Amino acid sequence: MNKQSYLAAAEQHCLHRGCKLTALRRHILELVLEYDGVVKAYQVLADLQRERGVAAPPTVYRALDFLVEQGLLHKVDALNGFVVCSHFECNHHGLILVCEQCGRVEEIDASQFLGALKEVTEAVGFESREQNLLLTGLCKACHA
Amino acid sequence: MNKQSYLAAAEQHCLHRGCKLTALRRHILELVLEYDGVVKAYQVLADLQRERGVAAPPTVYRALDFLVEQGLLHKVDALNGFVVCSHFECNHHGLILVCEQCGRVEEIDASQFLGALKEVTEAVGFESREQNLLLTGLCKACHA
DNA sequence: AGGGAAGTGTTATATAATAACATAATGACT
DNA sequence: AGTCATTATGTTATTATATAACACTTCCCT
Repeated sequence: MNKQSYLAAAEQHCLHRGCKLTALRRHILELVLEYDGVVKAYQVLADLQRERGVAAPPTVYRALDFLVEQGLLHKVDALNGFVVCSHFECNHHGLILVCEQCGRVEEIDASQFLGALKEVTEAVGFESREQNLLLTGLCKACHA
Repeated sequence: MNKQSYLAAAEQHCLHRGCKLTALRRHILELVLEYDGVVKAYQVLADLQRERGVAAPPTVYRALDFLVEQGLLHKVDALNGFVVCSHFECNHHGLILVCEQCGRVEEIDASQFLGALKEVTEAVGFESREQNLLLTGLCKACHA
């Protein structure tokens, strides 16, 4: 999926969810898309400043938070960063793989093992709501 | 396991691994043990300052990092905090459950589903090294 | 005792995130 | 079109989190 169709799909996705991908939000999503893997909020902020002159942290954080809320981005807490979600359509439950060497980020669908996970958590009476699953290691290219 | 025997075991654990649980590190571990769930570095710092007069962030962070490295604590990135690992002996692979309501943290052994997880990651050629698995939701008591 | 390694102290600063309030744009309704 | 509530954005300041860099000490080995 190229960037233009991704953005169009993202826009539709927001509409379906009853909110809007405004110009600013779209712009910030585009800035994130420029990167391959994880992006930091302040990188995006710097990019935005380069393009618009001024911009303050809340501008960026608000947009990023919105995009996360809509499932268009994932927050990668372990790295204080954000990454594009490539399959926001499906009610995805992703597992994020971060390569320590090249920094690349891969998001894989984890539905296979989420069943097993649910069993384990339910066994202790825990009702899961949000997930934050991340692995670091070496990607295919880097450990080959 | 009470605190005294935990500390003794922790000390042994470090020795076996060829390093030392110094007075400072032990002290900071004790401070973390005072809390039920997740503790922030600056909380520990404040506690330390209350007891010793002065203390600076690096003092705390270095000790916390050491304790994480030895497996005595886990870093909970999603909350910028640290939590005691209750089973540092076994080569544990934990899954951390954080209750949104009461703030309690539970660490469960996830070896059951790590097999499934390994299958999934290996399928894409990723060689995992470190894990960062966290779920938020409601604990048994809070959703009952 | 000498000397390297590990640990700790100290100061300053970098990085990440949010609070609080002001202003502007949007859209629903009359 | 006009008014009004809602949502979005701008702006300033501050809080929270974490690390760099260098000095000093302690420990242990020979």
